[in-house]
Amino acid sequence: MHTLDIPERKVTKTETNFDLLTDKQKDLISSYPILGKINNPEWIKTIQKAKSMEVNPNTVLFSGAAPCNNFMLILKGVIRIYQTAPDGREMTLYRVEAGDLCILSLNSMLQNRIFNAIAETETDVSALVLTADDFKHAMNISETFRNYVVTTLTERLSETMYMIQDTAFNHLNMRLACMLGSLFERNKGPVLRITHQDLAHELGTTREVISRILKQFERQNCIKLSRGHIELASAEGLEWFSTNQN
Amino acid sequence: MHTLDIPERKVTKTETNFDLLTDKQKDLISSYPILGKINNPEWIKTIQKAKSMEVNPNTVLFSGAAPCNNFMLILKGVIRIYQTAPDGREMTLYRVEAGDLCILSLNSMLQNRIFNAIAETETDVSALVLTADDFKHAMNISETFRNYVVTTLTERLSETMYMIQDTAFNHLNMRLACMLGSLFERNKGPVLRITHQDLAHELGTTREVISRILKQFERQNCIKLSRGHIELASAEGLEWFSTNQN
DNA sequence: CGGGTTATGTAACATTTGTTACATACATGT
DNA sequence: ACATGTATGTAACAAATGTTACATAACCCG
Repeated sequence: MHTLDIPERKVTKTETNFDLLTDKQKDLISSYPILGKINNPEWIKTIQKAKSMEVNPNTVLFSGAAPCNNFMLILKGVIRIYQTAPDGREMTLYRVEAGDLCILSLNSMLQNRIFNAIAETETDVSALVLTADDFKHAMNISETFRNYVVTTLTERLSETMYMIQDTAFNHLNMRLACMLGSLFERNKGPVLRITHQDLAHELGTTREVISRILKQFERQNCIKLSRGHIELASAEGLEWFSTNQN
Repeated sequence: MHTLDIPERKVTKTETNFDLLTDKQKDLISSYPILGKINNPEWIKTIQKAKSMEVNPNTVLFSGAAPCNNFMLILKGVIRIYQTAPDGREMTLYRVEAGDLCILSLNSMLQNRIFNAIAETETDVSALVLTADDFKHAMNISETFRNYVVTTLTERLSETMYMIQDTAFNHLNMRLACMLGSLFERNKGPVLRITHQDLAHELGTTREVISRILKQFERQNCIKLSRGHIELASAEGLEWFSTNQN
């Protein structure tokens, strides 16, 4: 199959000569194993042109109001993408971390269409920023990059559709149990550091509702509640709530 | 900018010699103005290899159970993509029509991951079917095709995210009013042919709930109800319901 | 015309979620 | 210890949505 990416296939990761690489390239390799392997000189030139960006936590990168005409490759940190309601409720759509592409920006880049969501850093974030033209150029010259973009888009789409099903068909106690389940899984240790309000903002509901359901879980000895913390008491019990509708 | 698609840029639509084109190419041109213009010989060869497919209405093209390893270019007809709940409720995610790509199949093609939704024809559908390899080949050789795929994915993603906001934050009467609004807009004439059950399946709720809200709209003289039909009585009234959370 | 099928109407009720309005508890800095 | 801010607890209520259980009406076909 004909492609312009042929060179990169001849090089395996172990053959890469790190001494010849710039810092940007090294950062890319450590955060994006797949993209880091691209050896195409045009691609490397594009990466060299990219601007490095460092952002503090709790900074709004873009929202519906201010469209974004750059493409970001996240090297470090976490960005939360969420929507808001007039009454103050919020709902997390997804997070972008190192190794993820910020595909939201594709909207404004490709069609100058604003997208009604907010992207806000949760931690210190460092990223490489490509201009719209450089992004398009990269798409043309590297099959690997193309695949990465399309795969990321496709994954995000299927996660988002799953989310619709979840919000439309599942009750909050089930959704909350699932969320706690995956938070505990990722968490080292059985004690989670999160507030009820934070959970409410994840699921698009209010603090009082979350408190009520958490109390229900505690009465069933699934968890133990304390200020700012939730401790797992019975993974099986929580599992039951996340599979059974009540 | 370097690309393998250079030839197509030299040809405008009016220069196309229709006599030299095969039926498949003509179908493509009429359904996909953008893709139809691609003049790249490799692309044309790929289209020639594609199988034509004709499907009857109400046929399930694929579901979570049976992944799909082909890529479809829809030439005619409408496909509805929806999700189901154990209790029999359904919810339409979106529709694919002539000129749209069936990006759902990308999931199974690119990552062999099943996606929990059902694609069902609503009308007679004709489509061109590419194998996974031919799809990948087409992505490599045509910038136009690539852009079309990425743009379609991006659009779908932003529509889907809007849908999450809608289901999570808006009440059913508002959502139904909006849905009726856009149905009336697309409809020729003020009389819509649709059942309450159909509307319930669009929005992910039950027939009784839809009937109740429609009756409310009728009492406000926004619409007139009769078996199988809904007549628009006051677009302004309906507009009011679709903007105010009442 | 009659009988079966499909669509709608509707009331009463159950459940889930959201809202209001506080009370209480914990944490932090001085 | 005290003041202040933040987090949680909770009850009572309101609203939205889902469920049950029929009744009635329109349509279709033989």
